[in-house]
Amino acid sequence: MKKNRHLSTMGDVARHAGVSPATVARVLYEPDKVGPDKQRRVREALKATGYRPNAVARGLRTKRSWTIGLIVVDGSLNPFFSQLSQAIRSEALARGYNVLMFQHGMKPEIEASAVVQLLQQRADAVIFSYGINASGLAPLLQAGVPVIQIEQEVCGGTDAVLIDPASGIDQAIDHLQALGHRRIAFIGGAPDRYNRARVHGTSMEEDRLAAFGAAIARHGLDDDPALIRLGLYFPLTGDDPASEGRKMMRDLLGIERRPTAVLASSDILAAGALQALGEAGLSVPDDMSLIGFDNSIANLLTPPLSSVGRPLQAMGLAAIDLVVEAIENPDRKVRTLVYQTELVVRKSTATA
Amino acid sequence: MKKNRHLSTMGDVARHAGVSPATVARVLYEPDKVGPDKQRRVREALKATGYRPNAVARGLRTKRSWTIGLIVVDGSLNPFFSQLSQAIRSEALARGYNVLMFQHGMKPEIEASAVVQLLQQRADAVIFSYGINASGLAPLLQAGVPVIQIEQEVCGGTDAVLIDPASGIDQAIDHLQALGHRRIAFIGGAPDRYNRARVHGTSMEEDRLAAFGAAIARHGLDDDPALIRLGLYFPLTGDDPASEGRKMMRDLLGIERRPTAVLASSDILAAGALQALGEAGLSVPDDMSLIGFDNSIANLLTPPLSSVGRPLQAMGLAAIDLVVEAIENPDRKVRTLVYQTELVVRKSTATA
DNA sequence: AAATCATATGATGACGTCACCATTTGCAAA
DNA sequence: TTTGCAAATGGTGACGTCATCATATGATTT
Repeated sequence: MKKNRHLSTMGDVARHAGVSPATVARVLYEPDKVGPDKQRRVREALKATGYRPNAVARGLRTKRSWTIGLIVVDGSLNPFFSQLSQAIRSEALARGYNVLMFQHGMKPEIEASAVVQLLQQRADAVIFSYGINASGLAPLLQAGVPVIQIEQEVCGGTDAVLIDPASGIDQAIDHLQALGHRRIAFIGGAPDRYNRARVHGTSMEEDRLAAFGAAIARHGLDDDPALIRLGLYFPLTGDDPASEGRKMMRDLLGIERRPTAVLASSDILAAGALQALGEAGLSVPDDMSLIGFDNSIANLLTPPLSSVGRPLQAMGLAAIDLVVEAIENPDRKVRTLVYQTELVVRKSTATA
Repeated sequence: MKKNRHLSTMGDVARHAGVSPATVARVLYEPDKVGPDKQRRVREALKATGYRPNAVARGLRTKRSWTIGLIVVDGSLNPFFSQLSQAIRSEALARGYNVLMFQHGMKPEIEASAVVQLLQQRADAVIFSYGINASGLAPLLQAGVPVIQIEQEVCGGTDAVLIDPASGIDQAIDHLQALGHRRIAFIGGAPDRYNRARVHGTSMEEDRLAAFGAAIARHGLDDDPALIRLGLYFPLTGDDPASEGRKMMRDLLGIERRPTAVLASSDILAAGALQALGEAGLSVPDDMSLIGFDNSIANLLTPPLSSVGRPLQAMGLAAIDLVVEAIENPDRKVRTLVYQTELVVRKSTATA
């Protein structure tokens, strides 16, 4: 049996219905402009031939590919990105857009090739999450492709959906302070390992650390440099955040005046910290309180981890809103939206 | 400043270089057929105009979209899918293909719309992972689009990259038996909640349970129905696998003759089980040995979990190999590849 | 009956690329 | 010199769709 390698075209449908291709197009897009019997005949022909509009030809003619690019660091290992991309994909789909996703793993050449690829595919817009530097985006901006930065602002002049880590971190420190903790440690990633080339704003890790410092100062809690540990890690680059977290926690257990609580800048880091505590025979939350960030795998750990969450669904929706705005009205002013973070309390914190 | 909304075309390049568009195309695709000075002039023009081939027009002309569809259940919450999709995406990119990813969350209507979308986009091939039933694939097969099923075989007649859970589960039971365990429990998902409509083969959960049963029988270990617990859950459908796992473990702790070891059919389930054990004041591995499946978040748990892993990278690569084969040689015979699973031993098992 | 007009439908061409065919040029072979 | 042939380049049209313009039809108006 030979395969039927042919998807019918408008012409096929038109022939089948005994009308012109133009009439078929009208039935699909301006049905009130077609008389009732041709209408019926065309609809029958559409069914009979199993017609599916050729999005490629349509894209050529209309100069709209109905494709959105999504460039992230790491779409798989980091739950944050995979949940965000999931939100973006489903929102995009709901509005008729397809999503082409790329992950660059902090390698500039891969980032650049993703941009080229999206340019060639004539993507209608690009959502850019946590990129390396501003110059990577230049070809898109130059070609007039709307860019929406999400989570982190690498360069100015584009739409952006940003996160304010401070709100959730404030809540976390408030919470710990209310439980009587005075020595609170912070474990996070190094601020500038991948951000030396950045030209705008501050990095994600810098923001979190700054928010932590501010909250500590505000409550007059112990402000001891020994309580701040920054590891070098990034997913997809061969680093292993969990073992970094474990190491940093081990270090903290060794210092002179131990902290009674720890804030981690990601859930994965916190998972490593939990392992170190377990190995040391310490119990969470009885011997040490622990709060994560991301609310990604927090509820899978033992004990279920209190964690600072980000409204990923809302951010995905907002990003697609901006995408649609920017496509439909290219000359509008760009917008920046800021979303707040929020502490989700579970079972990893107790009185000091 | 007005935006430059124009990406140059071959015509632009040709005009700039003072040659015909055909010559530009030759410089790009058959450089040896062009004389040296035109060659040079065209290359200069390519740079000067920042030419990027229009993939849309090219797709129309050549009937190759260089796009592969990827349909999965859940691209975000389930680490298995997100890691697999990551492997597929990077392999595809390396061969010049883009990947359009869809997640249907076990909802047939979303699955169907993904298929329609891919048909319209004229995807060159579709990789289908863990689908609902065979009929969803029919439109693709009918249109002659190569389909590669991955992980689970929903229907026959297509290429497939499958998994043999038995090899890893055998190793897991061997391992536990060697440690002196005789009462080993199994916690997993219900075999047929979403698989009633399946027409071919057996479900993922069925396979794992069967492999467990066979291994138990082979070693003559306790074959007690009370040791087998099947919960109803599936990601993205509102179910929460972790709390199912916790519940099943709690049940197991309550039965007359407790098991000394538990095999979970996923790491997430195992994470829930760990929580139940923690709440009961029991230690892993001292009071109970635990082995997961997927090797996804196993190394993030406390203690790091022994888990049966699947070669996701290899599977992704194999899937893309089959895709390319099928596209380049449409009339070839379909192939089925089977990959083995393997136990990764960490710290969650000890002598009974 | 002629003029006007709205409605319904058909015809045409362009989007950008690339496969194919046509033409030109230069040079070697007869 | 003529013929033949390869190399280099240009011209043309089709992929499928859709915007635009052109035409036909019939109804309404004067």
